[in-house]
Amino acid sequence: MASMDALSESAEMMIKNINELASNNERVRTSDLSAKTELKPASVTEMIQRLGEIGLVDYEPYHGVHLTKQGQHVADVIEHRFNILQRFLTEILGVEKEEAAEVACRMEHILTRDVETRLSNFLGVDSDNASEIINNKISVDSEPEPDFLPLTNFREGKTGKVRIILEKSKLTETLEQAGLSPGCTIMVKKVNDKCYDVETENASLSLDRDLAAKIIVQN
Amino acid sequence: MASMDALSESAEMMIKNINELASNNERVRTSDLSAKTELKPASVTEMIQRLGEIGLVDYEPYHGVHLTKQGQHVADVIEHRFNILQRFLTEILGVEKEEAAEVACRMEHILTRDVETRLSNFLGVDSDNASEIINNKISVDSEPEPDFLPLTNFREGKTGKVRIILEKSKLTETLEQAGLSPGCTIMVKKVNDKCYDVETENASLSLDRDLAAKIIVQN
DNA sequence: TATATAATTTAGGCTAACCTAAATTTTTTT
DNA sequence: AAAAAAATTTAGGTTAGCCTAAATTATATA
Repeated sequence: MASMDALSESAEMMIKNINELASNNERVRTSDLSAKTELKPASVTEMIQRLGEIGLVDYEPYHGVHLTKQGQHVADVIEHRFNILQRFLTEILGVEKEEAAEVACRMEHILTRDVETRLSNFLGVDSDNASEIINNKISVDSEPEPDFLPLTNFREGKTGKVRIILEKSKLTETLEQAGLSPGCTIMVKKVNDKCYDVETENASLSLDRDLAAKIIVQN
Repeated sequence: MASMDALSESAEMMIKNINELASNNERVRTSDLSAKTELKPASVTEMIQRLGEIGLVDYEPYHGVHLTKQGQHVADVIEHRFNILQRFLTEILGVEKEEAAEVACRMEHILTRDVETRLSNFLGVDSDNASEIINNKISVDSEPEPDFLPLTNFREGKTGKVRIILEKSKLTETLEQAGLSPGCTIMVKKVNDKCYDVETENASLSLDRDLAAKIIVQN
């Protein structure tokens, strides 16, 4: 592998296409790439040779390519960027799907890591998990998506993050002064009939059921 | 004027820079463009000659360029696209201004008309007026344009109207049940480090910062 | 107004990313 | 397994967009 320069749009597109054509573990053939990219075979060869030189694909003359670990990573990043851009364009702006795809396909090469992360958050995708989800469906039976529930739904021992306190009142103000406020982490220590004993970073308190119902926690 | 092909990114950047350097009606000199674009003078000459051939600038050897009507129109479109992109990146996503500018500067050449319009609407800019506003500062002392900002941008005491709640999830459902939903009027009562106390027509609640960032309010 | 200096353009080169045509290798068919 | 067909690569060409160095034109100065 050679330079660590940023990849050109063309190079990134080639990697993306290799990834999309790679079923099983079979090598992707020049002719398939040529058809998909609408480049002439000779141009495909030229590009995959270059990608081979910098270690992003494993290229064997006359026998196609397949992505290296490094190349796969690039492909995953691009795919994720494409997905969030397309989602933003269609779901938020209401752009027609076809056009959204075209625009996203151009913009995916421009996004920075930071913008990518922020856009992911904006759309409600957890960016850190996203690549795993994309990659290999690891998450099929991994833990269920986070829930937002009143504290009353939590069992003893459960930990979560306070996100909303409903019905602002003197009582809840007191709560906040006591160290239980939105943003803080909370742990349910003990539950009995009417009373929730909880612990936060800097407080340990006991709430009555009605009050607990007003505290929305994310697990 | 010759071809009606789409302009390259480089060509559009040159037009943009000519526009930005054009004060009064004076012609823009090669050396100024060279300094601003960080291209060598010879490269600037080459590009402005090409732009001259297709009628976007009026080029006189040794005496600089100035935008034709056609060229001015291109510049206006690009400027508008840059502005809305930068606003989206900074105001909605919270990207740092410098980085937002860089990304916007690359993306401005990719936006389609449709995406541009929709993004304008999303940001609450009337796209049709936009060019006028840009062109000649008509709006210098007209009423302040309404903004769409995350709740986190609001100071204490500020009132606005909830327009979007990002990241549809259990959490936002809960919020809506609690009386904070798109369309309702919201008032920021108190802000501290991590916590936003707000009041709507029929609710009073306290949100954590991450959540507040997802509530887009128009003032 | 000569002349030195600065600005600009021209001339000629380079690279990435495409192309076509010819050569080579692999695969298929008989 | 030999020949034909298909796929792939190599060789060599083109263009946009950059570059440097040399030539030209404009401007400032003595």
